[in-house]
Amino acid sequence: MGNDKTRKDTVLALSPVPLYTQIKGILRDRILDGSYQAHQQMPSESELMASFGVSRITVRQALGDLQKEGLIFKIHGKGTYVSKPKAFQNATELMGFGEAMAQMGYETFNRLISSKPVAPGAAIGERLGLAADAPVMELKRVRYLNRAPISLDVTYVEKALGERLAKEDLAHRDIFLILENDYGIALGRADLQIDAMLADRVLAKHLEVEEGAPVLRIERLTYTADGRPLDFEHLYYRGDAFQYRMRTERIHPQEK
Amino acid sequence: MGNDKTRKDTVLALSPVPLYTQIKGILRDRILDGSYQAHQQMPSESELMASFGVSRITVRQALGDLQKEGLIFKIHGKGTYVSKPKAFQNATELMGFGEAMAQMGYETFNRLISSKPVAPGAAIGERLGLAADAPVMELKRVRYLNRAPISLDVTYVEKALGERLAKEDLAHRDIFLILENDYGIALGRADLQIDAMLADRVLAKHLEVEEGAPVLRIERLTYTADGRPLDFEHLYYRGDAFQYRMRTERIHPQEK
DNA sequence: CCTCATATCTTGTTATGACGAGTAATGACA
DNA sequence: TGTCATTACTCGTCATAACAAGATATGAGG
Repeated sequence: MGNDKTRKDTVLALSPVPLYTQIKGILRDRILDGSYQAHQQMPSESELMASFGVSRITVRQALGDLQKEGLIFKIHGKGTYVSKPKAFQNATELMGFGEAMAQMGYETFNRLISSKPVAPGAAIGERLGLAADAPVMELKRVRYLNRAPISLDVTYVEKALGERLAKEDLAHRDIFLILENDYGIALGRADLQIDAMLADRVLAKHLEVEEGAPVLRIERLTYTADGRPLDFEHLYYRGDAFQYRMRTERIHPQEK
Repeated sequence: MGNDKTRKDTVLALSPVPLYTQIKGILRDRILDGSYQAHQQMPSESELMASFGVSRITVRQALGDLQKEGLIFKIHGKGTYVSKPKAFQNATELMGFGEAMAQMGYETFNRLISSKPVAPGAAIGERLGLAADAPVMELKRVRYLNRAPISLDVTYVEKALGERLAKEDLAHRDIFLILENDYGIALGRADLQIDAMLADRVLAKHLEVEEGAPVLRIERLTYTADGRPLDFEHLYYRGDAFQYRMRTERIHPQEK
C-alpha cells in the first residue's frame, strides 16, 4: 500500500535553499520516520517529479545525495530502495570527539594538560606544510566521557593559530567547532592512520589504566576545505572503552 | 565543432563505457602524471566542454566524481583545482587485504587454519540477518606479508556459501574477489568497528608475537550491493606491523 | 507447458538552454 | 585616492528532451 501518486508536496522555488536540498530533506524524514519502509518501496523518479512538481534532474540530485548518505540504493532497471541498516549512518563523517558524542547524547568534558610552543620534528612540520624551522603549538588534552578518561589528544597547529586556540574554552568545545564557527575556517577532509600500541607510564596515568593496557592510536591530519593541512593530531584511545566506527564503500571495477 | 584553443581530445560516443567515465579517466591520468599541477590549474567547465566536445552536464558528472575521489576540489565562482595530497588516495575504498597490498606492490599469502560450520552466537546470526538457529561457516585464516604473519581473519558467512568458499584457493585469493569475479556477487558497503586489545595465547601463537602484545581488532560487516549483509569478519592485526589508513570528509552544516 | 519476442516499466546517460550566485578585475565617479 | 557599479568570468541549480539499457510482465507461437 502507501501508493500515493496523487499526493502533492510543496517545495518553495524562491527559497534560499535549493529545491533538491528541500526534497532530500523531505525524503530523508520519510525514511527515518518509517513512512518509507526498509528494503523496498520508494516512488520512482517520475512519480517524485510529479508529486514535487520538479524536473527529473532535480529529483536525481536529491536521490543521488541520499544514496551517498547511505539511506537508499538504486538498482538499474528496477527502482530505488530504502537501505535497512540505520545502525551507524554517516560514520565516515569527520567529527570532533565531543561533536560525535553529543550526537549520541553523551556529555563530554576536556582537561587541558599543557599548551606550549615546540620545535616540531621534521615529520610534523612537513605534514603541516610548514618550513622546517617554523614553530608550532602543541596542545595536550584529556577527554572525559561520564567522568572517565577516554582519550589523550595531542594537537599540533601553526603557532599563531595555536596561541589563539589556547585562549578558548577548550574544556567544553571541540577545536573543530571553534575553527569553523568562531574563526570561519572551513574544514575539508582528514587523513587517518590507526594502529594499536601499549600504554606507557605517561599514557597510563592520564587514561587511568594499567601500564601495558591496549591503546588505539590514531594519527589525524585535517585539511581546510581548500586543501591546506591545518591540524595534526595524535589521539590515544583506551582500547577497553572506545570503538572507532566507520563505513566504507566498494568501488566497482570499471575503467581503472 | 571545429574548436581547439589549446587541445582537442577524442572520446568515443559509441563506446560501451559512458562519456563521463572516459573523461574522468583522462583527467585523472593528467592529474596523476602531473600534467595538471597541484593546487591550481584545471580548465574551466566550458573549456572542457569545448576540448572534449561534450555538454556541460557530462563534464560536471566527470568532475563531480573526481571530487568525490578527492583528486580535485571546487570553489564557487573561482574554479576547479587539483588537490595536492596524493599520499593515500581512495583509502575509504572497501578492499580485501590482499587486494590492498597488491595495489601497493606487496605479495601476500594466506594460510587456512580451519573451516567448519558453527552454531552462531546470537550476535553473529543477527548481524548476518539469518534465523537464530541457521548454521554459519567459520573460516579462519592467517595472512602473511613478506613471510611474516600480519593478521588473523575469522570470517562468518551463511553455510552454503561458506562451504563453497572453502573449496576455493583461499591461499592466494581474497574472498572479496572470489565473490565478485567468480560468483558474480556485487559488494556494496561495509561497516567497521575498530578497537585495540591484547594478544591472548592463541592469537599470540598465530601472529608470532608475545602474549600481551598490542593487537588492532576490526569487526567488518560487508553488504552486497543491494544491501543484504553477506560477510562478517573479525580481523586481528599485529599492532606493530600494520596501520589502517583512511580518509574522512567534513560534512558542512546545511539543513541538517 | 515452455520459449521467446514485445511492450512497458525502471534507472542511466547526454544534449541544450537558462538563470542564479560567488569572485575578481575594470573603470567611472566622488 | 578611495569607493562603488559594471562586467566578465567562474561554478551551482533547474527545466525540457531524448535515447540507452536493465528488469519484468505479457502474450504469441512452438
